[in-house]
Amino acid sequence: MIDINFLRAEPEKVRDLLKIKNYDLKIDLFRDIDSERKTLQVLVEDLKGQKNNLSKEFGELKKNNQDTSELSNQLKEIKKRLEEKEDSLNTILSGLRDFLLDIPNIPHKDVEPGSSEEDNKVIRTFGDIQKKDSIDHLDISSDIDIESAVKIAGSRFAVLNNDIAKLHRALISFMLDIAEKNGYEERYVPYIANSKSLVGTGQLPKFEDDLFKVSDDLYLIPTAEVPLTNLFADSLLEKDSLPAKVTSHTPCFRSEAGSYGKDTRGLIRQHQFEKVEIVQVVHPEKSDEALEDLLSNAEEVLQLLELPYQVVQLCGGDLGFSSSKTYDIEVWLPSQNKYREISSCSNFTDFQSRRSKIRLNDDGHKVHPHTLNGSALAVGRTLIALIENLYDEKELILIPKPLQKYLNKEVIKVK
RNA sequence: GGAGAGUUGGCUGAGUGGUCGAAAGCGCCUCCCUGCUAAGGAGGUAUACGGGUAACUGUAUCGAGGGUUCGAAUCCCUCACUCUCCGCCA
Repeated sequence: MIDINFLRAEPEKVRDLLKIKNYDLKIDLFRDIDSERKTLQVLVEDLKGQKNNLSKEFGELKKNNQDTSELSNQLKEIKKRLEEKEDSLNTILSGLRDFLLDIPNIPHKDVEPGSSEEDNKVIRTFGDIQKKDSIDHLDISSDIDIESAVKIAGSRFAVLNNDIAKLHRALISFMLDIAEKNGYEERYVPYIANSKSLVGTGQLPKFEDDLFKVSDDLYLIPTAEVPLTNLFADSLLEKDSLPAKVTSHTPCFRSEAGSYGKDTRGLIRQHQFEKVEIVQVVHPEKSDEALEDLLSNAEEVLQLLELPYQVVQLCGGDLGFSSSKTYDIEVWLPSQNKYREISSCSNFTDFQSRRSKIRLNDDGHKVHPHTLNGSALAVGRTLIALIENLYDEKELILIPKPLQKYLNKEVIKVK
């Protein structure tokens, strides 16, 4: 949620800043709602004040055994008006809330305009692209079993067998250990979250269609960002507890509504996938450097695995709803002959902390700290990248040295 | 699933219909005293949202939501959560 006071003070500025994100802020609508809110709020609070005062008088009269009938009538009158006006106020307030919850985060000053992925800027690359046009992971290993998954749950799921399942599991431990080495505390968290948490991190109310709903108010998490960030919800953090750095491995569940026909083959886009997420909560002045730090933590995983990748900075049009600045890490996939997203590292500034009521005691001033997160990394896509990049074209996948001890193997035989 | 107890400010914890935004303690801040990493004394110290240039001031908040009442932290109902016991269970 953006700061309503900023919006009140400089609506044109906010509107212009959001244009870069292709969001059309309705300033006039906001002004109308907010001024009606103000009128009604002043009126309602005044009526309540009158009611409180008269009730006190009423008590006095009662105590002295005096006649209360006149006061009683006045009170009835006020209560009637109050009820009406309060209803109107509540309607306005919930409208205002909906309006505010719909507004995306303001992009960072570094963010450049652009309408889509095409306009993202490559920041750096790592490693050499060794192979092109090779066969894809499904053709390399028959231990990725899509058909069985279809039988169990339908499309966009997978069953992994034997060494591929173990490699998948090894990657998770490997990534968690790197995160721990980099100062993130490990957490085991719920894989289901309530709507309040999802509103806090920004998935709701706008993107309900992307989620799997399991009951009235509960959803499968689309990312560990939700539980990890909400660990801090409704709390007042002390300055010396920052930066707070946490990590978790979780499955992630995404309905992938609207992506029909996209990435239908293989593990690239699944309803369920594993991810190791890293989250930081930092002092507002430290989030720029924290994002670079977090990004480097994610890159480290790919470097150790010797997988070629590039880092891109997202342009305004490609930036997520809650993010002010995002770097994507894209790993090279030989079968697709291109780089594909394997991590997304974002600075959410105070957007999430305002929604989740995360506060920081900054020398007596209560401020909203900044939250950041990134994948380090998406496990399924890392698995694909490993298989495709490290397949020796014979029947072996060559396991990178740092990963070997997690697997107790130097190579995996395939087919 | 059954029975009971609870949920109060940054923390601990009192408060069973108005004088309660709420005792007391802890913590924190300011000052005083003390020449020494201590002790003591005085005062201050919730949050959110409004109105006002400001001093200041209004409203709301005692788990959440409803109800009773002129008036609710306090009474009633529903729900959530915590704890204890029983049952069940990985």
